[in-house]
Amino acid sequence: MFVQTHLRALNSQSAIAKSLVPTTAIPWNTRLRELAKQCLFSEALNLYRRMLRSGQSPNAFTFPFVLKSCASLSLSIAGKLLHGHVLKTGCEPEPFVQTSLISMYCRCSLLENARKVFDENPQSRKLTVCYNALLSGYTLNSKFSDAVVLFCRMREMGVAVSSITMLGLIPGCTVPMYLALGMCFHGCCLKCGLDVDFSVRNCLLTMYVKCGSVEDARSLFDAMPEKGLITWNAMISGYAQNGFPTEVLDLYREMKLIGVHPDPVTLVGVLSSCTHLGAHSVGREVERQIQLCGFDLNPFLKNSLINMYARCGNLVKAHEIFDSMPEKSIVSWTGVIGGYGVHGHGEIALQLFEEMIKTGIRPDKTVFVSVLSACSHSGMTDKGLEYLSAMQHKYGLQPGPEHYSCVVDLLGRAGRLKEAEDLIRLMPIRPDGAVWGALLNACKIHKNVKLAELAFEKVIELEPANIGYYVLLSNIYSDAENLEGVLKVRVMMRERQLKKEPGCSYVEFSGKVHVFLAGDRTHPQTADIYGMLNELESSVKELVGSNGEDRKRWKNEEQLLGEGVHSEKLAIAFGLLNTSPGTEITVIKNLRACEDCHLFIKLVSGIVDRKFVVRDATRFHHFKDGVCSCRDYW
DNA sequence: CTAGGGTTAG
Repeated sequence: MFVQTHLRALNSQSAIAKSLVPTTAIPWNTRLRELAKQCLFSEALNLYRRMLRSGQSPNAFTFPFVLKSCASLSLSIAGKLLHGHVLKTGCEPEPFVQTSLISMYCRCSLLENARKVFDENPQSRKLTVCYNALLSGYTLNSKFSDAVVLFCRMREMGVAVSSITMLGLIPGCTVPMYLALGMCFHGCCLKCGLDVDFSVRNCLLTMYVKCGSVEDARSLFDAMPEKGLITWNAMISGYAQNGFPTEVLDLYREMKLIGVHPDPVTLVGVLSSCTHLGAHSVGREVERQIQLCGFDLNPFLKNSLINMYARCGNLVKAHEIFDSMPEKSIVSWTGVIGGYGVHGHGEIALQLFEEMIKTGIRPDKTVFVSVLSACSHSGMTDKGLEYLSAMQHKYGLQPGPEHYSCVVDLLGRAGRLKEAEDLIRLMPIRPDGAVWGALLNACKIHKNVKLAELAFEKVIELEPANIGYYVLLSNIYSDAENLEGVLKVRVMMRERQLKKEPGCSYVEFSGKVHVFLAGDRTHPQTADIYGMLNELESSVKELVGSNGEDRKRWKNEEQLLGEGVHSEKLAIAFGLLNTSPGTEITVIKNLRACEDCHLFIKLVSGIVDRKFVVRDATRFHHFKDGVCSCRDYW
C-alpha cells in the first residue's frame, strides 16, 4: 500500500519534462532538508511529489534528501525511479548525489546497483566519501570481507581515509572472530590520528564490548578524557550485555553523580541489570526516573520494565504495564509469558501465549523458550512436549539447544529420565552443555548416580571450566553416600584449578542490599540473626519429627554446619528480624538454593506469618504457610 | 558517507 502510493507519486515523470518552468528549487530543497533531518521521510517524499507536480525541476541539492528518505524507508523501487530522475537532470557526477545513490542502494540491499554507480563514475573512485558510502554499505549488509577488500584498495589508490571510513568499517568487527582485525583498525586509527574523533572512539568501544572484551573496552573508556552520553551508554549496555549487572549499576550511579543525564538507551541497560539482579528497589527508582524524564511511552523501556517487574516478582505491575501498551511486540508478550512461567503460573503463561497467537503475532524461538520453561516450572510435562512439536510442525521453527535443554529439564524433573536421555540422543543438532547439564540436574533430583556419571562426562567435555557441574556431581555422590566419588570430584577440581565460587544470598532492605556469605559473622546484627536461627531450628526440628516425609529429607544438622550456616538461612533470619508480620521477604542466591535450606524455609514459613520468595540461579521458590509453589522441585 | 538500545533456558 505504502510503497504503491510512493510509486504512483514518483511515476508522474511528466513533471521532469515540465522542468523548463523557470522557478527556483531553493525553498523546496530547504524544506526537504528540514524534513529529512527530522526523520519525517514519507513527508519528504510527498513534498518531492508536490515539487514535481508544480513543475519545479529537482537539482543536485534536491536528490540527497529524497534519496535518503527512500533509503530510510527501504523503498527500493522508488529509489530506482529516483535514480532515473537523477540521470535525466544530469547531476549524477555531483559527489553529494553519488554518495546518496550508493547509500540508497546499500540500504535497500541492492549492493550490485551500488557498486555499479561507484564503478561507472571514474571520479568517484578518487573520493573518500564514495568509498565511505560503499564501505559502510558492505558492512551493513554483512559483506564484511568486501568492505575490507575495498578498504585495502582505497589505501592502495592513496585515497584519504577519514573517521567516517573507520565508522563504516569497525562495526564489521563485532564478533570475536574478527577482533584481531578490529584491533588492527584500532592501530590504524591511532596511526592516522583518527582516534581523537569522538565517534571513532565510541565505535571502537562498542567493538570491544560486542566481542566480549569488556576489560579492553573499560580501559578505552577510562582513557577517554571527556565522555559523551553515547560513551556512557556504550559502556553501560556493554556491561549489561556481557553479564556484569553490578558494574552497570555502579557506572550508572557514577554517571548521574557527574551530572550526565541518562536517556532511554541508558535506562534500558540499567533496567536489564536490575532484572538480572532482582534489584527491585533500584528498578522502581528507574521507573520514577522514566516518568520524570517523560520517557513513559518508549516501547523499549516498557518492555524492560515488564521484564524487571516480572522477574522481581511483581506480576501485577508487569501485567499493568503490558496492558498499557497500545502496540505489544513479541518482546512484550515474551516478557509477561516468562514472568508468569517463572513464578509457577504455567497455565496463565500458556493462556497468554494462545492469546498472542490470536492477535496474529508469529511466535519466535525466544518466546518458545519462555513457554517451554513455563511448562517445566509448573510440571506440565506433556503440554511442554506438545509445544515442542507444535513449534516445529505448526510454526516451522527449528528448536535450538536452548529449547532442548528446557525439554530435557521438563522430562527430567518429571522423573522421565530415560525419555530425556533418548531425546538428547535423537535431537538433530549437537547438544550443548546446558542440555547435558539439565539431565545432570535431573539425576540429582531423582538420585540416579549412573546416568549422572554419563551426563557429567558429556557436559564436562563441552564446558570443562563450569564449576557448577562439578559441585552438582559431588552432591549426587554425597547423597548416595559415595565418599569415593566425592573425593574423585574434589581431586578433579583441584587438578583443573577450579575453585568453588562462594555461595551468597542477599536481601534488599530499606534501600540497601544486605549480603550474606555462608557462616557470615560480619553483619552488624550477627548476634540477633544467630539467636533467631537457633530458635527457628528447634521449632523446625519438632515439626520434622511429626512429619514422616520431611523426616526422610531432613539431614544431619552437623553435616550442614561443616561449611558454616548457609547464606540463605542467614538472609531469612535477617528478614524476619527486620520486618513485621504479613510482609514478603525476597532472598536472592547467586548459586542454586540448597535442598536442606529449602525444606527449612518451607517449614519456617508455616510457623511465622511471612511470605518468602527465594530466587536462585535457576528458579523462584515462593513459600507461604508451610508450602512451596514449586511442585516439581526436590 | 557517520558512534549507543529490548526477551529466553540451565
